[in-house]
This record gives sequence, C-alpha cells and structure tokens, in this order.
Amino acid sequence: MQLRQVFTRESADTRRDALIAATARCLATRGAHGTSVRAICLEAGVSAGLLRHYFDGIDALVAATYRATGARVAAALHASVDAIPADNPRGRLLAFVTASFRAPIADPELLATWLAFWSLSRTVPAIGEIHDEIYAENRQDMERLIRACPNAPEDARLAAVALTALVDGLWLELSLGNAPFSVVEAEALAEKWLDSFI
Amino acid sequence: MQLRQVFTRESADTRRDALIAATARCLATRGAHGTSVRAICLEAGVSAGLLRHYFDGIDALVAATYRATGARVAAALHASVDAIPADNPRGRLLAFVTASFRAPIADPELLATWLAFWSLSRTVPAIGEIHDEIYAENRQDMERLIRACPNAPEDARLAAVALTALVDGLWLELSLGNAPFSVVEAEALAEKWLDSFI
DNA sequence: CCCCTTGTTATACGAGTGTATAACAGCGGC
DNA sequence: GCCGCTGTTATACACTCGTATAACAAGGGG
Repeated sequence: MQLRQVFTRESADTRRDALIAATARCLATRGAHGTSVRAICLEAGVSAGLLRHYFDGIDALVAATYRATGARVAAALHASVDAIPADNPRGRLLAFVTASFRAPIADPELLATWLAFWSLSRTVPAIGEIHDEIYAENRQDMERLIRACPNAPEDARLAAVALTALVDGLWLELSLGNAPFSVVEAEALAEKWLDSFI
Repeated sequence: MQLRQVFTRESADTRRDALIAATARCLATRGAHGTSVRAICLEAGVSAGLLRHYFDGIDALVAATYRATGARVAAALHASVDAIPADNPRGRLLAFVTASFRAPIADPELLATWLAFWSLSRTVPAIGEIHDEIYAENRQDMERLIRACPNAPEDARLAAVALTALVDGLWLELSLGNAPFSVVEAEALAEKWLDSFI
C-alpha cells in the first residue's frame, strides 16, 4: 500500500525552468548517456510523467535547455563587456574574449553540457538549428565589438572568426581538464591574437 | 524453425579490426546515442554476442576505437609533414597545422566520432586516459616541429598550445558545418598565427 | 575422413528506455 | 466548506539496452 507522494502545484514557468535546470545538471553530472527522463525528473523532484506534460518529449526539453544555457553564457559575456566603460572599445573586446577562461564559462560542467549538445546537434535537427542561432549571435556580438575599435580591420567577420576559434580551442582544453597551460597564459595568448587584428 | 546463419571463421586481429571499424562508422552515422552493441555488430555483420568474445564490453571497444582513430589522425598529420622536405622546417610546421582543414581530418564523420569520445571521456575513465595520451603526443609532435624552426620561440610549449587551440577551434567549426569561413581562410589565419611565433 | 577445438550464433534475462493512461489530490472559485 | 478543474503521480506497456549462456558448426589436425 504505497502512499501517494505529497506535492505542490507550481506555475508553468516555474516547472519549465526547474526541468530545464535539472536537465543541465543531469547533462553535466551524468553526461548525455545518463540523462534520461527519469533521471531528469528525479533531479527536478517531480514524477517522470510530468516531463511530457510540459514538453513534447525529452528531445524538446534538451533543446530548451540548450537555448537557456546559450542565453546564460551570452549574458555572462555581456556582463563582462559592460564592466568596461564604452570609451575603451579594445578593453571591451578583450573582456568579451577573456571571459571564456573564467567562471562561469570555463566551468567543466558547462563543457559537459555543451558536448552533449554538440553530439545531439548532428542527430536531432531542432538542436542543430539552435546551435546555428547561438553561434551566429555570438559572432555578431564579437563583430560589433571589433568594429567599435578605432583600428578595426576591414574584414571584421574574419577577425571574429579568428578570435572565436582561438578562444573556443583554449576554452575546450581548459574545460576538458589537464590542460598544459594556465588561465593567465590563455588570456595572454588571446590578447596577443587580438592585437594582431586591431 | 529459424535456419542458423552461415558464417566464416576469421583471425582475431581481423575480427577486432572489423569491430573497431564498425564502431567508428556507428559513432559517425548514428552518434554516441545510437551506438549500441547490436548496432555495432549489425554494422560489422556479426552476431551481437561476438563483441564480448573479443572485448571486455562496449566501453572497451569504444576505447580501442578511440585509440585507433587517434592513430589514424596522427598518421595523416605525419604524412602531410613528410611531404615537405626536411630543409623547410617552417613548411613542415605549416603542413602539420593546415592538414586539419583538409580530408581526411576535416571529415564531419570524424568530428562525430571525436565528439562521442569527448562525451565519454568524462564518464569512462579509460577513455579519459586515452584522450590525455593522444593529446600529449599531438602536442609533442607540434613542439618538435616548432623547435626545428630557425627562429623558434624560447617557449615552444606555449606556441604549441596557441597553434593547437586555433587549429582545434577552426577545425571544430568547419566540421560542425555551416562555418562562416572557407578552408582557404582557415589556412591563412593559421599561417598568420604561426608566423607570429617563428 | 572424421573428430575436436573453439569461433560464432541464437536465445534468454533483468534492467532501463520513452511514452501513454487513468487515478489521485492540491487549491482556487463559489 | 465543498466542488471541480487540472497539475501531478503512479502504473503499465512495448521496446532497447548490455550481458550471460548453451547450442551449433566451421575448419584444421590426426
């Protein structure tokens, strides 16, 4: 005679956010392999059936989590940029570039989440589209910051490509762990690369 | 009354290699999510039980596939380097760096395989160790090529870190598809970054 | 040529997967 | 205070997962 679990009713947004947060924690902790409907709902403290009540399925929930995580990263980058006054465009660009090497972006858990997204983006078309959106927006932000510099290169797009690639590569190794370099070295390399464009 | 399937006996090495190749194809085609014991053995044309006869389990097989794939990439890189005569050390380094943007390394299937490995390296310790081995060897190769240059920087390690990061970032976006830049642009960026060190 | 080793297959098993469905209960409206 | 809506839970189902095991047959040694 199993007693039915007590529960409280929450608003749709609250539950959706809780499920998204639980999905991110699951991806980070257990990897994509261990992120199942039951694992997510256990992490969120709700029963397994509730997932389908708020999302079309686990793929849709993971896609929503991807979008939310991307927005969180973008917000952290923008916060770093906005900490530098507008009359220092190079400083703002440098802040945008080097923020990837510090918390909360250099988080190993964030890498685990991102890896799961990359893996799924080749299989699940909806996640692939979100990936393209996120990266396009990130690159536009970077281009804007480059163009704001007095010595901006004629091809801001290519400079953004170059900076993004170096930052991604350094971020990847830092987050994977056992990187043979320090955060300070990564920042110095990024600054050197930056100064070769502006 | 199911007739038992005809089969031919193969040497241990042949079967092992076939299973490794099938695993790589599975990871590339179906992603880590769809790479199961049955999928691998179907791809290899053997029954599901045979996997455990040659490997301790699916994790061990994936680890072996990781090692084999890493060796294949390293061989491709070395072939690119060896196509340049020894009296042109900068050319050899450049060949090592830019080979990542061409086949067979810029292959989208290779990315899918690599992503699966990265995802698993956080969960399966054995795969994490292989990852460290592969990356350490790759970096040593790069450092060797840097030190062979006449104007080699004092800190070849940091230069190798820098070049590896840029190449990885560019390779990642090229392989993910929809990259907003061309292979030629990637090569030019890598060469520019290279010339800022030697 | 036949036997024996053993590589290979077929089948079974328990656990876990995503999803569907009906019963339940929290809580606002009356 | 009670009703009814619906958010939530519990359970069931069909499927796939990795693995274990026994039956089978391929092919070399005698």
